Amino acid sequence: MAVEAFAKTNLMEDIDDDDDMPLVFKRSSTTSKQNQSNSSSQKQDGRSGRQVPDVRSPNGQSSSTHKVKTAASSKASPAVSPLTSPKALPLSSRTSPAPNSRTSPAPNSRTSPAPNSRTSPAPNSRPSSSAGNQAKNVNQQSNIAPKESKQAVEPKSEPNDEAEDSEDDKPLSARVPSGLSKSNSIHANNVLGTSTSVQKSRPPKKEDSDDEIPLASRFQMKSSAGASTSKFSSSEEVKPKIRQNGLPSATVLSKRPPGEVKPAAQASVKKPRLSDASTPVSSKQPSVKTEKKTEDDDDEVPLSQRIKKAVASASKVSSVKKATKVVSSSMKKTKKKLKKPKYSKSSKLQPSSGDGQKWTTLEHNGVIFPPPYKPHGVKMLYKGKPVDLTPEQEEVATMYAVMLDTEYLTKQQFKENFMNDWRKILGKNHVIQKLEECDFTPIYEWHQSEKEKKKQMSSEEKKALREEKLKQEEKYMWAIVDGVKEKVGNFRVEPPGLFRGRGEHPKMGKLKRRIRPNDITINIGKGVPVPECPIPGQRWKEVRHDNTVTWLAFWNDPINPREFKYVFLAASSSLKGQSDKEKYEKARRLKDYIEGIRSAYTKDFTSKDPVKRQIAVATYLIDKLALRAGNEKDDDEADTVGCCTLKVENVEPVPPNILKFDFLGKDSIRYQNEVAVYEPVFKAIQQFRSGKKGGDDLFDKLDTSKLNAHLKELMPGLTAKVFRTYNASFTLEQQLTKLTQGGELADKVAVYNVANKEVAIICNHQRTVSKSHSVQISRLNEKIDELKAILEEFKVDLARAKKGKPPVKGADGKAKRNLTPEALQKKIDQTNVKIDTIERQIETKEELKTVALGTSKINYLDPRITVAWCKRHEVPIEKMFNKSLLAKFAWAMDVEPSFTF
DNA sequence: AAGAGGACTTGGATAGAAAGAG
DNA sequence: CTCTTTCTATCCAAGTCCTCTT
Repeated sequence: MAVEAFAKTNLMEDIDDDDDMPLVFKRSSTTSKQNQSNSSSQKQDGRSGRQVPDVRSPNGQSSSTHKVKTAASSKASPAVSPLTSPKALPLSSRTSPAPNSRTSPAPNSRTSPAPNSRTSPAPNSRPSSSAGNQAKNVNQQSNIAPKESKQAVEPKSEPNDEAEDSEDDKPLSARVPSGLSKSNSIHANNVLGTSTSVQKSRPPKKEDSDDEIPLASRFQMKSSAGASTSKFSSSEEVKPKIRQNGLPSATVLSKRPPGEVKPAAQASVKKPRLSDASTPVSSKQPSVKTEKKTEDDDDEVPLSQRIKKAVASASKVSSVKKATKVVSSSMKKTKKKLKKPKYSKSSKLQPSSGDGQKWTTLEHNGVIFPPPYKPHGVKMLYKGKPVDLTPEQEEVATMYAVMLDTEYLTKQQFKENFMNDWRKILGKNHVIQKLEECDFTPIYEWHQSEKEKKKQMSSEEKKALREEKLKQEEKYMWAIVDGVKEKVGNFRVEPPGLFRGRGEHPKMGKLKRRIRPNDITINIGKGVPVPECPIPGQRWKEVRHDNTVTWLAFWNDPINPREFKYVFLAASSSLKGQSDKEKYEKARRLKDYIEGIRSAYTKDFTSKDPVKRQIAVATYLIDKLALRAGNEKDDDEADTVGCCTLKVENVEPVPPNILKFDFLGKDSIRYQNEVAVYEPVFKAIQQFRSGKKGGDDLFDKLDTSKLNAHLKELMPGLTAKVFRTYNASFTLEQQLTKLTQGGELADKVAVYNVANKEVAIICNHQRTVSKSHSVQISRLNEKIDELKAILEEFKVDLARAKKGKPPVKGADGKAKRNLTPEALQKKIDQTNVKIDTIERQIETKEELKTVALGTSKINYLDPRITVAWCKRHEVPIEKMFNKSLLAKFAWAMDVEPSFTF
């Protein structure tokens, strides 16, 4: 009940408000947000994003489409609503966010845009991790902010009406978002009071300075502070974030947001594993795994066949490349490829059979090893003097020297780990004792010059080299699975090097030793020749014939001997395609359960059983925010979290009903977001936090296995990650439906990219701002300035021409041709168009500078949604999918244009 | 119930190739 | 055609989730 109440209320409110507001929060643009916020401060939250209107429509759709039914909706709606609305919003909001550029863009942003700030911050410029980190941090901030924005957006969740119907269908995230808006409304209702008080307990973060605070949050804060109800006021606040990088708060920057120090408590201690069984045990031959069912199969045709066809058609298409072709036509399974006629095609196995068997016959040639080390003889200096090193010692020194210009070398941990491992190779009594006395620059410079030489080679030489390499690798590139020739993914054994962990990885800098044949276990069909060991005198560690697994080979990771590095087939293989399809079918199936799941967890928000309450809230966060499950991690890994491992300090309740998230997720990518949630959720979070320290687990009675066990009771095969897939694909389809309006091909492509961007933001797929970003932006701004100058001159000439006067002289002092006023007007119009184009370019660039679109396209968006959309709107599929994506998604190419997720 | 072990998916960075802009 | 900018393909780290033991 309660739920419903809010939902509705929220929705309504949200909507209204929202509509007004722009989406405040988008992540990307913190700044942008500001803008928005200003204008319609209130709504900001989700609303803007939500574009309520749209949302609604969607809802409508959805509702119609699915089931949603009223009744259900009413009930479910509460939960639903939140979710649903959000999505819609997000997009819009986000877009808007781009704030800087867009909104007020031109002027300000342009000049020395914000971007710089970010970039600059990253002073270090380290390439790799550290640099990356910083950069990231920076980005993060920005990113974060954006995200926040998104979230904020979410609140819109309740789009109200729509919420009901469709919302169910919609991913939570979408819905929820409304939260903020909601929140506004909500707290208006009641939430406020209670919640606020609670919060205080939270600890730690140091947000004192606003800087640290994420933009999004700031907004919220403000809003809350000031007019509780709504909006944030100024955009300015947002900006602060940017500041970060640098200066002020170093802390801020760091990836790990929360306290740098990890409270002992938090450090979850994992148990040290005693022995590392370095050697895998083995043979499990027939352990059959039952699970796999072939669920899908929409098609009657065996996958393998289908795939082939698809591939064929796809490849063909691509080759053809004509834009003309509309996907649909091309897709039609035209002929098969001729390309390699080789395989025999037995196509026997279809999709995974129930018993866990993955293949019947398997042939391949093993793996290829990197060439042995070639000593270069360049001497590094120790205390200013050249040192003689053995080839082995030199090899390791070179690994380090090559990283001189990366951020890794600024990290103490990296240097220590490196020195410890290098010392083992140098020997105890080597002259080299201290890293600080080492000067690797001679080697670094040698390396740079080698790179330069390579770059200077003529294109013929390069081509010859490439072909030479290809020739050597050709035999390793393919495997024959059940008679079908399939590409192998990573047939090259990883070369030795220094471990580059992400974030603050405790093992960064350790030597990753060379892998030899006797480290490698080969998996191959019985009765076929075992690949010959490519290194004379050595042999494989083991040869297995396990058809219940898909790997062709593996070795133990030298950095963490308990883990393995596998050689699998490429993404284009039918084995991968099959499981990919199963993944999407499962996510699609979630649509039928989502409503029930949401109403169930909504009910449990207030359960007396603390375990149930935590499961309910965790599920809600995963559903609404697309968080990852959050498995436990060991101490020898970077300290990152997911939903189940969130710490108290990662989630800050801000009164009326806003939750501020700030944590490092996978790959130490920072997640910052502020989301309005239902009051029961807000209260539950406060309760989970009470009495704990910042580093304590927020969900102390939960872990991923308990959570997933619970989810499985709700739907067969359901796990936390399915929500991410569902959320992403659902959002894509919804956005495409909402935004597609015909127009030119380029417009449709742009719509798709906007939809894609929304998904990327929801999933928090970030990238570091490229080094050249600010340069690129300023170049574009210069262009605009030039065009504006020209424009002004035309205007002057036009005014003069109207009076019959000749044009003013050009900058070069030469007289210009006399033009008629009409001709001048035309020039003015053309120039304006050019300026607009560049301005739009800048906006897009700014918006996407921290957003990575690729990850969601590769892993989260059901390709059938894209293919069907392309067919419906006559967009060539090659516009959306590149060659490797076409190959990977061969299984999806023949869907009906009417396909819906 | 907790771990260990194992298999497979997801992710950001980057180097090199291709496509554009001037 | 040359210099950028954008796109791809790779690389390999870092998650998720399942199963089997203890």
